[in-house]
Amino acid sequence: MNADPCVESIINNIRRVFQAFNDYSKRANMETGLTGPQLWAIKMISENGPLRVSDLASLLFVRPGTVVGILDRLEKKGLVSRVRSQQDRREVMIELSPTGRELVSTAPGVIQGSLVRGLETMAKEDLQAIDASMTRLVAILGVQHVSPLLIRGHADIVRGKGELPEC
Amino acid sequence: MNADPCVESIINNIRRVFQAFNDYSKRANMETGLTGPQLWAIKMISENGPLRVSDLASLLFVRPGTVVGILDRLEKKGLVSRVRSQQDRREVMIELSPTGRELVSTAPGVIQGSLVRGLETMAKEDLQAIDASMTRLVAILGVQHVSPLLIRGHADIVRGKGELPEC
DNA sequence: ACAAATTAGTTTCTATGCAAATCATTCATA
DNA sequence: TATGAATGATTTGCATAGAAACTAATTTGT
Repeated sequence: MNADPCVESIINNIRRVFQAFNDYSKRANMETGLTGPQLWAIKMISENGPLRVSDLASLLFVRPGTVVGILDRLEKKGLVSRVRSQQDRREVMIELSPTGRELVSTAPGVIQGSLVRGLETMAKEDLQAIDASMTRLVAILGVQHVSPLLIRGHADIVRGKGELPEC
Repeated sequence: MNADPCVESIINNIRRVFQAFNDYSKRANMETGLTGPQLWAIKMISENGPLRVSDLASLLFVRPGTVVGILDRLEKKGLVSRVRSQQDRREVMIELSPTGRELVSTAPGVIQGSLVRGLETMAKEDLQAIDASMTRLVAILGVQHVSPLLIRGHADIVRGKGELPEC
């Protein structure tokens, strides 16, 4: 049915990566009581200062509606806080609470997660090969329509890094 | 925070592939009224004859509990049927209904999905490079504990293809 | 043969994730 | 300026996805 066994293999591998990603999200990082998306969100908020909900969604490559749920749970845990913007009362600025900042400063390795630790054991050229292939894959899949790359954010956001840098 | 920009880039790309996968699942294939996992399940059942629930879970790289939900929805649509095995009454054999077989035979391209069609436009060596990188990634992520690769299935199952073939 | 362990499928609970609809606010334009 | 369009966050409904608990059936150990 599939002429090319490579295609079949790639799709199976994508599903496996899915699975592994979920595993990391559940098992490994449940040590902190936080899921993968929750940890990733905290990391992004920590690095990119106060953020609007939609900007955080862009950074996480998900829709705003998805972020709302994640933020609800993080807020219930007391790790982030929502503040209505004064300039534009439609916007909601997200920032880490003192507890959240403490979590980041005391356990940065946990925030990274074992996925990052696993990747960091690899040789530089292997990482580049993988990244190149993933980038190709993303290009084929045509994901460019998502993630407007956060051009105008809040004042504190330091942009210009770009999302597909020199790697 | 992340020493290696490659690691950051790879993880972002993984999230993007996630997103693209979901997009294909929703948009492109909603033409048939079936989601990506549902289409993939039908394809696997179609190719691997009557299957046990846990065997199908292995092929899809998900847990049995997840497959139950997918099967519930496919059964409600009248595309598959569940039959209790006579030999071992714990097992439930899954097979395509006549309607399901008709769907596969009349619209094989739809079953493939636009993801496969996109990949098939690529050059052979590019596919191999991507597949190699994905395989490396899977190895790092250590997904081997999942998917026992369906060693013993039902009588009709033609095994020996393996899951990571000659590609 | 009978109790204990194992296996297979299901159920329940929680967490993403998306689309579409909704609500409030701001912007644009006539 | 007032009305309509656009924007930002949220809500609702549905579909994965995993963990843990549960049920039924089979296998194993004694």
